[in-house]
Amino acid sequence: MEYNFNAIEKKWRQKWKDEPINQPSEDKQNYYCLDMFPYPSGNGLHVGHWRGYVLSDVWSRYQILHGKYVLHPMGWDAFGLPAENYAIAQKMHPAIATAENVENFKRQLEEISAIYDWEKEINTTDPDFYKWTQWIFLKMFEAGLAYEKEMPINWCPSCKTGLANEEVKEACCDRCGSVVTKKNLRQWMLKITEYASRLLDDLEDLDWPEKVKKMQADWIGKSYGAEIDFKVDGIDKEVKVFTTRPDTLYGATFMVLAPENALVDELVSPECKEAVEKYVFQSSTKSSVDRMTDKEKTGVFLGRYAINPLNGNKVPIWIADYVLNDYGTGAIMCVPAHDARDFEFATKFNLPIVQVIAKDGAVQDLTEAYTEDGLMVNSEQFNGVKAAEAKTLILDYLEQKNIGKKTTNYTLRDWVFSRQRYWGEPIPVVHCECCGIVGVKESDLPITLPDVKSYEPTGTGESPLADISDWVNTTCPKCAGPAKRETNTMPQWAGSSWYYLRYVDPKNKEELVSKNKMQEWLPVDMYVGGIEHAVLHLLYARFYNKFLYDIGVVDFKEPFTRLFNQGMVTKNNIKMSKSKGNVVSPDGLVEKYGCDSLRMYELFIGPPEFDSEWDDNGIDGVHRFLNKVWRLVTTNKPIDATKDLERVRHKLIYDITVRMENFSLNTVVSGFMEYTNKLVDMQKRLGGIDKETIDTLIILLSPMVPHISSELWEKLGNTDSIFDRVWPEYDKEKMQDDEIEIVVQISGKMAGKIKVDATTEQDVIIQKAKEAASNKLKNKQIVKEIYVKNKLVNIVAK
RNA sequence: GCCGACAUGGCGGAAUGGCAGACGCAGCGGACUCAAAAUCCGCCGCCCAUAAAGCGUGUGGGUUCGAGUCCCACUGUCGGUACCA
Repeated sequence: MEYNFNAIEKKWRQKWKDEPINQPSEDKQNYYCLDMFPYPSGNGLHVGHWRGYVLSDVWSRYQILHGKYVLHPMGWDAFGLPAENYAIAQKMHPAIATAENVENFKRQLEEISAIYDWEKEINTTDPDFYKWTQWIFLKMFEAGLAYEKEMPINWCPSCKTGLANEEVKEACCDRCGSVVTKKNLRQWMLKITEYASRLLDDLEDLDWPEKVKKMQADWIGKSYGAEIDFKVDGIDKEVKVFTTRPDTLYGATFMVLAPENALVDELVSPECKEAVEKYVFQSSTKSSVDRMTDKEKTGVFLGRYAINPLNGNKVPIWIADYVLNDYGTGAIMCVPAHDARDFEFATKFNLPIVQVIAKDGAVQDLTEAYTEDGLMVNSEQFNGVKAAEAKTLILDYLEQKNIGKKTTNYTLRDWVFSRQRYWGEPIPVVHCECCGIVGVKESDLPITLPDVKSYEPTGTGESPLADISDWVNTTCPKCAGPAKRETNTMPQWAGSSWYYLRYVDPKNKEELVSKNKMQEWLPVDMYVGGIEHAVLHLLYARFYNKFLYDIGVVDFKEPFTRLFNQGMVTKNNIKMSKSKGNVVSPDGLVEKYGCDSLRMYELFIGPPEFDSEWDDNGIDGVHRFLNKVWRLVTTNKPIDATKDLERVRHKLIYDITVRMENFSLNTVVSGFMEYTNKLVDMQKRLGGIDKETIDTLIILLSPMVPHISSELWEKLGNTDSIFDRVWPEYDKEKMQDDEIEIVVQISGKMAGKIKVDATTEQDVIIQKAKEAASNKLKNKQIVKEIYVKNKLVNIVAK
């Protein structure tokens, strides 16, 4: 008989609505388990979304069984480019499209039966929410962390609009196919670089995957080096470079500036001007990724020379797009003998290569850059010194002569925080003719998005808000004179950088979050989300948190104590997305197999931290398994526990608990299958299973498959909720087998197995192993005997 | 390019340095059935008539009594690369 999952799941879902299983009480500790909230796209949820949400829900229920009161909220990251583009495509207002999508998402999310507390639902596009997004910006502005700057953006000359990198495909506009160029526009920036060292240092104590910490550390990219001034030959100019290798300064035989470097115009010689301008334009059409990945180095000579400050040599100045304007000073000194990229460039353009570090001080014919350690050569008074020492010596010398100074440099750049778009939080400042840029009054927040006839890009590069003169024209909060509102909006990141704080106090009108609630719940105990957010979102959220710490809003330095990144669900080995046409919807699967089966299958498809390939067929396996559990329990006639049954029970608890703690949920599922098979077998043999073992199995199953577990729990005559029980404990001693199996190896090769009593002494076991393998040991001399306790004997023989 | 990861049967995957392929899907054979579904039993890496033997965890080296696992060098795939989030 198949169990009736439809009726059971409907019944329990209703029951949990009436009487939530997750209730506060005085003796319970709070636990905050958070999902990265979704962007409610028009395509609805797919089985890839489910994976993360099931994972966090299983973890939340697991905490409930450990006596915790769990906060497990859900909300919507609904501002941003995709929502706006979807709305434009559907020819409807983004607010209406978003509301519809949210409704659909919510309906689909209910099918998961997660313990979401919908009372705490938030939406980044809700003025009551974005009031605080704007408030934070205002505080950053007051603190001098928000500033304006001209920055290049992708520009489609045909659509006359700025484009996101996402909208640029192979250097062409995704909408019309024209070649995309760069255009300088006034942008709002956030000084995240001011927090660089704290963002780096505080990584250390986080209980996060090491790979994510590493990625963030590399992204911040702290490096020690020097800024060195090169005088330009013949004119009164200097070029400042940043280098991590001041020790190689004698080998600097040319310089390269980024094509966007402001000095290019000042330095270029008249005869080279045309070629340089052409090159600058060409590189402006390339994306930064393309610039990095281009196989062949390109560049042009500026027609000007600089003076190497140590040896006085004239070195040519070039521009090339492998140098980035926003890292260091946007200019480098090139030492082809000791840097692979410089070597390639020098070889291609026939520039001199001078070795200044050599193994044992012996100059070689270089066929590639020499990046090993060695002794200094061709470096005047530093010759013969170890390169590592020369680094310090040369640095000191440069500082003494006032031509360079020690610097710490970060790869991290300030954050471009404005968008020339409609669907985002208005930036809460005004531009006043007398007072300049002035933040709006706190009491005027939120600055709401006005209704607008056309929310499509304007064609001027400005936000559509710029066209609404009623809204734009306002008065200055400082002098009450005429002023114009800022028409740029914030990026989607703005809301997602602090939303985790708001869930604990979502309806507070007075404060972003009350002190009480903050101390009760925060920081987040467990944060679950996709690995694709390893750097940007998680770094931005950490930055926001640190700022809010500095102004006293929160009293903790890091927002997410523990982090788990789940892998993607792929179909045909590519990420599920509507544009790829490989989306699998959970709706039909829930109907056919039930929520419990789908929940369990989502976990079974593979290790949660890695990508897994989706296969609809596989769900049959877990569905059969749940039927098997149903039969095992409903047909069971309890017997008294035997030693064997007790042993199986403790092993079961042990295996499931250890795997849960390691987040190895796919092997938790396979563990359940193995033990259930074993129990079915024992049930046949013994006539039944003892009550405690059956109870244990159901409690252990309940976080993953809450409906069927609750139903079986009730069928067994229990009147309390299974989630009021505690996670069972194991006793290692009671897991011990009487007889153990020992593997016998000859010189590391499998040669058989022996069974011995668990109490057998080592010598006896080795003796027995030799007897068992006597055939293979004939005519051989035993060199060594290795015994691994309770596991194997390896006899090394010649 | 840079940063991070991954690579094991037909497929998803399992394996604290110790029996490679647990568990499941698909497939094959059988039981039950008038039949089907459900269920149950058996087989299921390659080579091979069968067995034994041999081979086998992307490629090439190394460390070790013993390597899927550790080290070095490659190849391929995926994620991120700052305006998708």
